[in-house]
Amino acid sequence: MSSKWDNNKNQKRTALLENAFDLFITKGINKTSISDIVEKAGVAKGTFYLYFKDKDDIRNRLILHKINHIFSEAEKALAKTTLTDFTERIIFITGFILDCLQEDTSILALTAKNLNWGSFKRVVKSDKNDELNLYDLYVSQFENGRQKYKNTEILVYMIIEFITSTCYSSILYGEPASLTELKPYLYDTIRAMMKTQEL
Amino acid sequence: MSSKWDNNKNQKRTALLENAFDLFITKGINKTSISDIVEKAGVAKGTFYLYFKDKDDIRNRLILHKINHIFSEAEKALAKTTLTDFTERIIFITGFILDCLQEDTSILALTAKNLNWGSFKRVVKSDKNDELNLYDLYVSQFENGRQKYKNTEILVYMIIEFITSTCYSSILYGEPASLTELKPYLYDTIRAMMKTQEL
Amino acid sequence: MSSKWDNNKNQKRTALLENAFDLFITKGINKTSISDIVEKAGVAKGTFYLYFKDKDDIRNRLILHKINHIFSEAEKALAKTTLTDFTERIIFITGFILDCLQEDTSILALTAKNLNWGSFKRVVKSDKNDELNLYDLYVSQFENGRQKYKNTEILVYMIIEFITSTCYSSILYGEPASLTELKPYLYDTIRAMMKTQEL
Amino acid sequence: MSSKWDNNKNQKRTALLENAFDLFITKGINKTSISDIVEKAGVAKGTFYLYFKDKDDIRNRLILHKINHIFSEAEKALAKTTLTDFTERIIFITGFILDCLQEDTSILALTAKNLNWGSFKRVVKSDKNDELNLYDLYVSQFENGRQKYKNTEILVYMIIEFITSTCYSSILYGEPASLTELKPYLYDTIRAMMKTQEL
DNA sequence: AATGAATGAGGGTTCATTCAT
DNA sequence: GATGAATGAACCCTCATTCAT
Repeated sequence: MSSKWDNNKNQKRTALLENAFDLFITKGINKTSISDIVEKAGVAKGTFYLYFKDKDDIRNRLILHKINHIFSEAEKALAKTTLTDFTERIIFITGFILDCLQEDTSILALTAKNLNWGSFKRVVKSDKNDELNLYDLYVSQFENGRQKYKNTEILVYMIIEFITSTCYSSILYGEPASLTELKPYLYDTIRAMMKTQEL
Repeated sequence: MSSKWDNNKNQKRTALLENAFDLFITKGINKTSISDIVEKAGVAKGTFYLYFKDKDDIRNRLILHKINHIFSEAEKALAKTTLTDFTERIIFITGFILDCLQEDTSILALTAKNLNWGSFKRVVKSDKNDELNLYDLYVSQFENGRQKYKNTEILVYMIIEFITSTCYSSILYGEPASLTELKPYLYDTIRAMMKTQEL
Repeated sequence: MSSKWDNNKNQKRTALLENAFDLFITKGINKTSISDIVEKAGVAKGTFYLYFKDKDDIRNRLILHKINHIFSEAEKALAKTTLTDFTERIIFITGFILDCLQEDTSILALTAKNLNWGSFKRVVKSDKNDELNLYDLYVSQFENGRQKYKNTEILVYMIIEFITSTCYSSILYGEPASLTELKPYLYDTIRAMMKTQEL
Repeated sequence: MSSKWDNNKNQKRTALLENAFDLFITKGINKTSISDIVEKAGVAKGTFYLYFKDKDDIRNRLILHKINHIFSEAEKALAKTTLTDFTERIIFITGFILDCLQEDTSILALTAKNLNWGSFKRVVKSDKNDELNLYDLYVSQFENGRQKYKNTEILVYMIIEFITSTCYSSILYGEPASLTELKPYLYDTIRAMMKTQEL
């Protein structure tokens, strides 16, 4: 799945991560036991504890990994466009992420409502920097743009929280509307948010 | 916290609800066992099952109760104002709710990220109409206003999700800013959202 | 169902017995709780203990009642025949009982393997003679016949055990043969048993 | 009680089996809890579930083991005799088994009334072939004899049911007669059964 | 006689964690 | 590093029984 995961030295770790992911999204996190994970991964019980502290630990690693993956893909996709208007670049990223989540809802199910500010701040902190902090890249990109805003961090925060919290119920349950129906409203709101905060 | 709960007939039920609430916000829901609850409430284990089906059941009753309480208080407070502009009435309700949550953060801790669309829809449905469905009142109020909007349900949905998700981290962790700092941005965003959807 | 059961004074007792019976044969004895019984019977929990000591008590009453009922019916049927040969009278009773069990397998399910010597001796002893001891009638009839046998009690014992134990699996599971297939063998065996013990 | 059980690899399993057996015949199966078993066996509760699915599982293993043991011993003893008459060989086996049960009544108490057709069929089937299916040997021996019978399976079935059901009350309670008194009658009946079915 | 809320010991079962190999 | 048998505390839940009304 990525550089650090699948090298030969960490076959067991990778097996544990991948099978834990499958089980988490299939049975739910609470119903998945460490026994389940090691059995599916084909390793011994004790081996789990060589790589992870406990179930929360492996869960956090998975969430972080998935989030970073999506952001990374979003950036790559953005680079291939010719968009110059900053607001439209943000809209593009938003749309890209929404489509990712729509396509692979397992990520939403895993992160529940945690695909938000808390995830970035807390997970990133606890990590031993074996993963890039793409969120910082995102913020910095924001600040590098020509247009300046009253408070960049709060603006980014509000956009992320707004998008992730509204898309959760829409994608998973189609409530109160499908993502397709919802999107125009989301984009309009983001534009309005940014416009309001322009300096 | 009062009328419905503490009549004499339901002393045990009340004791269970109150002590479950304390434990949920102190230790977290997952870490709280039914044994913990009955011990703290000073009743026998079997008694729990006379009043609640399982832990989820008591949790849902608590969340519902808290949500309805806040909405109810917000309406009462609104009635005492002289606000006529519809947007400002919504802002008032929002502010009132935010202040409630700020004052009693236990509610946020209890509902975690569940104080949102799903809660209203699901919790309200599962209840035996012993509580008013205040959410419907809220929507209907919206629709009774003079100003019309493109899609009222989506607008309400976006506002609620936006407010509850942004205030969570702010109130509980002061991240990325305190509620006081954040409020003006939130209000501006709500005004912009509503303006954008005016017909 | 019978004289002592359904008089007005014992409505509750009757309700408990009948509903316990239904539950025992539906869910099995072990899986039936006293709560189940009182709920189905529409009486309060404490009422159960006014009439029965515990679950074993009500179970024994039921078995006794059912056994006596069958024997009683068998005797009545025999009286209507013109059979004079003693062995054939015994065969007739046997056949009648087998047909009863075949028709209402619930009795077999209730008594499990207990429809045998043990039932008669033990249940009868514990009972407060509110039921006729039809088994004694059966033995006495045997002894009143013209033909004498080496040891009447042992002969009756062997016949009863033989019949009840062989029919159990046959009727309930059709193993190793259906009752229809099995009957001729059973009758031949009974005749042989009796012949062997003639004085 | 030996070969298969007590090798070093299965010390815990053996301890569980032996102590479960003791408790089953002392307190009865229903009154014996898994807690009782593990406590007496001196192992942790979870260990039980490493070796057995539940209480029924360990019970079935015990019954199977005991039944096979007795049949196996009976065959060995028969091989040492010079009996050639087939009926007398069957009588010998019967007598041997009765003496075993008389000597070790615990087996009867354990199997209750289940030492019968159902046991053979069901227990044997559920087992992972780590035990010989001695019942089949018994039937085949029957069929390999020179004398032919109308229906071998029914004949074997009737003999087994007859013997096990009659000896139960006799051995455990001496009712209606001691085994010594009863035996001649049983043997006569078996001889009569077989004679009746000869072709 | 009848009730049913309350009890609390005890049931079966799970599972994170350890540690000798 | 890797194992997996063993642990035992903790879990949820049941239910026979009591007793104040």
